[in-house]
Amino acid sequence: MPIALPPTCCISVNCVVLGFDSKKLNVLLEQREYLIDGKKVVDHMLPGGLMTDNEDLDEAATRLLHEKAGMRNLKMFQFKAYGSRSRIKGRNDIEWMKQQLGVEIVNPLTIGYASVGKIGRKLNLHNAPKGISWFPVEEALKMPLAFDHAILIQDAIKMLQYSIETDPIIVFNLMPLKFTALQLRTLYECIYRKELDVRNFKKKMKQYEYVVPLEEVEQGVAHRAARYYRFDRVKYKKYRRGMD
Amino acid sequence: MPIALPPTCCISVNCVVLGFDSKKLNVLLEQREYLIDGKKVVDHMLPGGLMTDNEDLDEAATRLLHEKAGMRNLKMFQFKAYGSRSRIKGRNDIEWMKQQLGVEIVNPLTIGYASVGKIGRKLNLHNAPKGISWFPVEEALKMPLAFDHAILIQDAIKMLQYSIETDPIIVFNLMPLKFTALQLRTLYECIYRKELDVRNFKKKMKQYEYVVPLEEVEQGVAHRAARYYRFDRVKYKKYRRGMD
DNA sequence: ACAAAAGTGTTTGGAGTACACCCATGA
DNA sequence: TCATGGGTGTACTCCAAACACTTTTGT
Repeated sequence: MPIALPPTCCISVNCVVLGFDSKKLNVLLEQREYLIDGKKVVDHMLPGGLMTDNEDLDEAATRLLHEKAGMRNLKMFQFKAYGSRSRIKGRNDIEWMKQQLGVEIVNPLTIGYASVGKIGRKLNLHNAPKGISWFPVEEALKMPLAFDHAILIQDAIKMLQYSIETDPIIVFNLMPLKFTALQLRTLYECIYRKELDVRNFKKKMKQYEYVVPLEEVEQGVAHRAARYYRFDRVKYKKYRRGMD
Repeated sequence: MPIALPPTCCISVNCVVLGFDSKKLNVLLEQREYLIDGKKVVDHMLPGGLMTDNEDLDEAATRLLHEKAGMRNLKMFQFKAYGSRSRIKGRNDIEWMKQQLGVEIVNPLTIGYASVGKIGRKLNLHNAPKGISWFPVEEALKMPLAFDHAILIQDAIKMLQYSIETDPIIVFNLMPLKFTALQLRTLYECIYRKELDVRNFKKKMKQYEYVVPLEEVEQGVAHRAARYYRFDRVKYKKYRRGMD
């Protein structure tokens, strides 16, 4: 009988969960606490953990997101593998690994997974363990993060930009059921990190028949009320089929 | 002292080496031999192997390409991680793993790396072990390949298409020092897997100042001689800087 | 009245695409 | 003389980008 190799236990998965709150893009971070020379240090990391044996990569991502952030039923997609020793940024990461995992991992291989959604129903912190919270992406990138997690966040956003171009279904999940043109434009501005022209954006919206205008308008705003829109999944599918 | 985790020994790396021979795109495959019920079976796989402990992912890819195909100094880029149990395609893969590696790997995680170049100086089989050879991509995809290697090949080509759009430097490496418009067009047709209009392609070439026409023309061809062109790396860098 | 955001069209330039004929060369 | 590939220009369409004023509503 062949001898089984050690399990795939030194592969980790990290999740970049991007949540939109109708104003800006946020990323989910977990607080990390450890001791350096007896002094408590606190910083942040992406939720994630080690893969177990006999587990698909995709399954591991789903499981870890549930364990670490209390979230279920989120579609995640893999965007990149990271496997350079230079991922370890100084003593902080080394000490944390020793204290948290009880091990020294020489070469920390991680697979980056991303998920995006609107903060609210599915994407909330109700079941999240202590220490998990949202941070605006801009802020998060300036904070001291574990390992190369800042790079993971940037890569995940790049991937998001790319996948929106090939299939904008993702924005469905980032918008509430009804939304204004401003909200939708704000989302695109967050994702592309640049301002978009109001009129050109509206023109674009009109082209897409699956973005349907409603009669309903905003209530109680201190300016002219904006029209609401909704996504029509049936029309979207028809539209997509028409592309082949 | 913390206990070291088992080494990262169940992670494999597979290399999709794409070589252009001025006519078509080829992929490097390794012959795989094993026994099924005492009968010898031969099929093909992408060169690759297991990562060792204390090794960067990128290093592993470079090392494996050297060990398995005798090639050095090739730039490789990672394109995707594959980690589903369904990668294993029936008994063939299971038997091969047992006989070749002496182990049963429950969940074969592999990281796909790609490299592209022109077949010739750097990219040749002079130092390649027996069983390594080039196959036209079209043929390779129809052959029985190990695991999900056909998918890896397709993904690598997709990645190639994408990276050429963002940075066409790759085509520099696929062309000889001097080349005709036909050769360059043929390359693009291979990569995009469709025919391109001659005149429109020429028009495009003229736009790119870093593709410089030479006075020299082909010799001894049975038709009007084609002009040669070359890539100018300095102009290319200038051109790229102008894009920001 | 004023502050704040909504709503609305036109123009321009560049890029992609489709398309057909004559030219030079060696066999 | 013929077969082979080289070389060349125009017209149309589509898309992206730039750009300014009037309307509605609550305070």
